[in-house]
Amino acid sequence: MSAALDAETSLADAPPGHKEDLRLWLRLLTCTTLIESEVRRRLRAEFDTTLPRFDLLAALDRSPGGLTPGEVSRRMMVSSGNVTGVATRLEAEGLIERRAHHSDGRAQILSLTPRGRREFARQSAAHEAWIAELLAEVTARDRADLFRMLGRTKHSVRAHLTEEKS
Amino acid sequence: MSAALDAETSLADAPPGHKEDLRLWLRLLTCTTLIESEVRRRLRAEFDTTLPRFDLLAALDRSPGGLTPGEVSRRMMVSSGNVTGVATRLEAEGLIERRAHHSDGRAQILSLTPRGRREFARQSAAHEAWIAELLAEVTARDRADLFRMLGRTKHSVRAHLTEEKS
DNA sequence: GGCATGTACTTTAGGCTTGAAGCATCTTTC
DNA sequence: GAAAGATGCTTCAAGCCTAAAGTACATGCC
Repeated sequence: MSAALDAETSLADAPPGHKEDLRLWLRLLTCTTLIESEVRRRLRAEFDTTLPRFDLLAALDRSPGGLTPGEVSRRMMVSSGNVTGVATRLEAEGLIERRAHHSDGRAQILSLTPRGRREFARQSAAHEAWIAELLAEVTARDRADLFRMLGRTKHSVRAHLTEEKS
Repeated sequence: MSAALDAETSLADAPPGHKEDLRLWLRLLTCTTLIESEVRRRLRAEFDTTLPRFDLLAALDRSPGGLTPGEVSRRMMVSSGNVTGVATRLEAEGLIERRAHHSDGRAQILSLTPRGRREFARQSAAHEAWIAELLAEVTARDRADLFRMLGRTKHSVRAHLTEEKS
C-alpha cells in the first residue's frame, strides 16, 4: 500500500504539485478584491471620490512636509505617470497643491491644502470604520496570526521578484 | 493605575481603536499587490498578454461547454461591460469564439478555440509555477493556516457587504 | 394575445494604469 | 567646465474598469 500510495502521490502531486499554492493565492486575491471593491463602492457613494485619490491623500497626510511625486509613486507602488494624473485631478479639486522643490529644479512637492486635510480626515475615519466592520467576524486571535503570517508571505514574495537591475 | 490605564486605553483605543484592523488590511493589500504586479509583469514579458485576458481564458478552460458573458462576469467579479471588451479582443486574437445560445436569444456562449486551449495550457503551467515560486518561503504549515483563516475572513467580509436588493 | 417587467449584453463617458518616449535638470567624470 | 549618464516628471497610446444608459429578447400576468 505504501508503494501504491507513493505512485499515486507522485502522479497526482509531482507534475502539478502546486495546486495548493494556487488555491491559496486565489483565496488571498478574493479577500482583497472583495474588500477593495466594497471600499471603492462606499468611497463613491459617500464621498464621491475614488480609491486612488484617497490613497494619495493618505500618503500626503502621513507626511506633513509633503512628498515628491516620485516618493508617492514608490509608496503607492504605482507608476510615476499614474501619480501625475491623479495629482492633477486632486489639484484641480483644490485638495492638494504643487510647489517647486527648494533645491532640485526637476522635482516638486505635493502637499495637502487645509481643505484637503479636512476632507481626508472625514474620509479616513469612515474608511477605518469600514475596514473594522468588514473584518468584525474574524477573531482577534486570527487577526494577529494573519498579520504575522502575511508578513512572512510578503518577505517570500519580495525575495522572488524579477530583478530589474543589480 | 488601573484607572489611569483605563483612561489611557479609552483615549488611545476607543475613538480610533481599529488601527490593527487597518494594518492587517494594508498588509493583505500589499501581499496581493506584490504578487499580482509580478504576475502581470511576467505575463507581459513571457506571453505578451495581460491578467484579465488570462483570467478570462482560465474561466473558460474550467468550463468545457463554454460560458455566457454574464456567468464570466460573476466568476471574475467584474462588470459585464468589462467582459465585452476583453472578450472582443480575445476573439480578434483567435483565442476564443462567440456563438449564439441555443435557446436564449439574448445570450451568447463564449468558448476556447483549439488554439486558445493550447495557448492557455502553456500560460497556465507557467503561472502555477510562478505562484509556487513566490510562495516558496512560506512553510506548509503557514500556507494551510493562511488558507483556513482567509476563508473565515472572506465570510466575514461577505456578511458585511452593502446590500443591493433584498 | 399583449403589456409590464425583468434579464443579457453592448455602448458610452470618465477615470485608472502601465510601459515607453520625451524633456529638463542634476551628478559624475575627465 | 563640458560631455555623458542618471534622475524626476510629464506625455502618450493602449488597455482595463465601472456605472449608467440603451437595445433586444424573455417571462409573467391579465
